[in-house]
Amino acid sequence: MQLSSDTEKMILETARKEFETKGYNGTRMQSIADAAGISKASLHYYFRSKDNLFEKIFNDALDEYVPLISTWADDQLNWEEKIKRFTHDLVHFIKQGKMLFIIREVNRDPSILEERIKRAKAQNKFVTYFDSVQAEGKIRKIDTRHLYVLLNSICCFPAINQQMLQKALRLSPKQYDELMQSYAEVAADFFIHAIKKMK
Amino acid sequence: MQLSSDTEKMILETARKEFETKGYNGTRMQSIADAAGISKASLHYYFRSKDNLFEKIFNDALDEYVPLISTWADDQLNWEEKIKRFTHDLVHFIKQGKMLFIIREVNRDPSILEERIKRAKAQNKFVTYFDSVQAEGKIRKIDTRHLYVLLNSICCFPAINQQMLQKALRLSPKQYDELMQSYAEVAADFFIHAIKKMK
DNA sequence: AATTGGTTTGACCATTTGGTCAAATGCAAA
DNA sequence: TTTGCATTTGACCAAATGGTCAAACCAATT
Repeated sequence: MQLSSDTEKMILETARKEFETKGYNGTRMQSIADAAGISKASLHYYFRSKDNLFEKIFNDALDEYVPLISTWADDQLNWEEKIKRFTHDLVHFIKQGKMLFIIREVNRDPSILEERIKRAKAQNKFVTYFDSVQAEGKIRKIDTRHLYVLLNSICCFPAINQQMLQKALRLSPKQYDELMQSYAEVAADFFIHAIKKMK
Repeated sequence: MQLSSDTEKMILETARKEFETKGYNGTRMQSIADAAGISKASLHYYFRSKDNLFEKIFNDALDEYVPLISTWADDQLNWEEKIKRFTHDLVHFIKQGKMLFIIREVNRDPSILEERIKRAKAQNKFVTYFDSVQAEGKIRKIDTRHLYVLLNSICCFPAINQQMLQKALRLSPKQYDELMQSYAEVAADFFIHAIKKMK
């Protein structure tokens, strides 16, 4: 098996930007070729079809995302520290615009997740872990599935909805970015404060 | 000025569903016409162009959304009750899939918000209101702009990212829906708990 | 019945778009 | 230099798509 050539990598990188910003339906093979400085025929030489090219890019995005949200039991941090790490990592990942890309395309065609689902473990690791934290009486009573939703929400939404939040807060893109500098930390504290048992 | 005819309303309703589920780029004038049971030519008779039709539908969506998030000072509820009302209303609105629609299209073409921005008030009402709540010492110290982002996140994200959250939690669509029945209330409590000053 | 004006549509058009292919190009091995 | 193989591309194609238009349709008025 041959390693993917430089040209191939360059095309993937170019196409990724196009797909992430314009979505599958808004992206043209011609504009990918133009951006990559090659002919459309060459583009088809490396990746037979638009679907084929898109699939590779979408799967790469998932490969980055999934490990990020699946890691909960494999270190020695306490639950607060785990939350802080998770929040930090996810907020950073989301910043690149990959999350809106994933959500948009999954909604366009939910079947693109099917293959992944088969491979997935039977249990959600966050839920498993926080059920045990809850059993130890360290956090207050709350459905841990709700918790999972809440945690993902506060991490992902600010970047996904940047355009509107920014405008609602009357901030320039730069100002919004500055506000977001401290967001990951604030969000983690917010989350911990919301569920921690007070003495 | 004539009131819009029944046909016109019916087309708008049909087109709304198409645009909301498939997005601007994924929607075909022909499929709107088919779904409405009329010819493509008739569709163009009522709405000159795809852009024209889309603009009306997008603005209707914003007209529903904006008042929802702008109401903070005009009643006698205390801040916890206001949060509960807001969370309930927004979660319900989002459920219809309108929010992903808005986000998707704003990201496709940020300029579609420009007209609205000019009309907008200089101050964000949530921030103004919660700054005063904070000044009264009722909530703990936190940047109220972060609070605004956090509150919108927990209200909007669960419906926007339903597909993935549902799969991550290993739930069927029906089960996810059941989980979401109680979500608005849980989210409001979560939010209040996170910022309320403890005695 | 004839006229009028809004409504509806089949047929058609120009452009866009994903995809193909034979020919050309470059390049390393023989 | 020649052979062979991967790479690159201009030209081309078929289907899809937004949009147009003259003709047909239909209900109300004269």
